[in-house]
Amino acid sequence: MPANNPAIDLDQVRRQCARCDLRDLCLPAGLDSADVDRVDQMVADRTSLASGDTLYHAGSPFRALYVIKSGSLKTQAVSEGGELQILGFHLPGEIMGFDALAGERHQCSAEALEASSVCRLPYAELERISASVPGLQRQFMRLVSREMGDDHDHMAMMGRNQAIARLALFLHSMSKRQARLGRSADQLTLTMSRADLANYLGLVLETVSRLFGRLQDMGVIEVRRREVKILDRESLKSVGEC
Amino acid sequence: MPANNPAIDLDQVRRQCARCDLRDLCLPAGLDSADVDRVDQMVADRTSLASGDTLYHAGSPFRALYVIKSGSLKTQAVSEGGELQILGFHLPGEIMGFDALAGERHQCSAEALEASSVCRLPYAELERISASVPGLQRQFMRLVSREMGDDHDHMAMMGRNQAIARLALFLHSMSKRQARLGRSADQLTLTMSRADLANYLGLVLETVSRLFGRLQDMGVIEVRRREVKILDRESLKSVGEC
DNA sequence: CACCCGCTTTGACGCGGGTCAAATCGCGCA
DNA sequence: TGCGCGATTTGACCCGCGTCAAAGCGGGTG
Repeated sequence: MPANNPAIDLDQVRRQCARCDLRDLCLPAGLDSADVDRVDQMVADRTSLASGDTLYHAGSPFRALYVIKSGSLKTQAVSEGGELQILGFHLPGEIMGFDALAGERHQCSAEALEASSVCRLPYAELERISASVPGLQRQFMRLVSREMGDDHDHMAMMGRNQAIARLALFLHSMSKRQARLGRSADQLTLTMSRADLANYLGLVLETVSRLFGRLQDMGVIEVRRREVKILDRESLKSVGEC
Repeated sequence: MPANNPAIDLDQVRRQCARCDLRDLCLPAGLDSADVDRVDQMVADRTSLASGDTLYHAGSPFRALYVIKSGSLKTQAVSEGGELQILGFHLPGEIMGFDALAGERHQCSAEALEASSVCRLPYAELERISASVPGLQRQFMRLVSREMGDDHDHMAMMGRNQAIARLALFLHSMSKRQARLGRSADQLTLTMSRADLANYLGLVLETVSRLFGRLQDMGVIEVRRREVKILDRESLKSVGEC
């Protein structure tokens, strides 16, 4: 174990990409080691957030994108009528803040659902470097495109009018995203409250709670508070199909 | 009026950006005239689509993005269970095909709702040119970010559980998008069927039909088939707030 | 250990919107 | 002009989910 030298620790913090577990999912994916170093130098800092901390607020000026290193966050927007809508739940390796690009200001707020850490990417730097590192440009686009794909999944889920189908689709999708991170696909730990989940699904929290119970009675899942075990993936998929 | 010379016509087709009505909304926005010419040369072709024609299919390999020049299109995806979900309706100046970037293949299909034309942008060219034209890169990001913002609006709408609020929000949003194009904000010509609209809103077509009637009875709009006139914007907004 | 408070579950009830059915409209085509 | 068929409207019925209310549960704090 190295001596507890702050200077060395700081240096480690600034050379993490090459050793980060997420390097194959994150911006450095597919880059050679020299380019990974350039990305590493671009990362302004790696911030820790406590549960409930806000990464950025809707309306605040846009300066940087963020890649989630650990933990999970939710994004939410307030409509003109004052209604809150949760837009998404975000896991490690995902990029956040992109919707702010069109208008110079963040369009939604991002809040940590648990202790989390993110890598901050000042956008001016990202633009500059990606002009000279073609692979970075491409990987960046991939991440953004994946965000868009996740949004489309969300819409498809909201389009199902059977409430239980929405919950099943949500669980299935979370399971896939967990697996993408190399975690167990069958044992989920939900980090959002029932109220958050209900809002995300376009339901009320009582309905979500009842549906968890019903899926459990059907033998499809096992629920204990925020721990969910998927017992029968095939049934889960078929419930998702209405 | 010039002689009907095909060679000159073809040349005009290839130098359209500078004279296009949409140049301030589209990729050339903010570029100087030399850079606009480079964008112009990048446009592979400008394709005409008849109503019902498909621009690209889900699953087909991704090669190009498209900017809508005139008309309107819908994008739709088929979920694992075979359920169709309409993801969006797209108007001139909007960019399409972006969600394909993550996986090399289109994730959804795009179909013309009326006679339409699009500018095809081979992605390889776009990548190459945007590395040397910083303003293009920035404007491209803006367009993509705007698409994402539209998706978020869609989700917020689907989250409202009152059906009439969804329809009101949809009409309001279409009105704003029409206005962005310099068209009348109060006189909408919907190009999608009631079935498409219902699917998009997460409702059934009978409900949509009834709600049009109800908004008309309330004096908020005037409907005649696909022609909608907004009579009372304030009421429309308040209905959208549930 | 006991209290408190937020989160979650469970129950009862009513209505909004889905489902099924049929009529009407209106455009395209002969 | 008349026919045919898809698109849209309208009606009747009823079930799923939202609403209101109250009880459990569990974790944090003094």
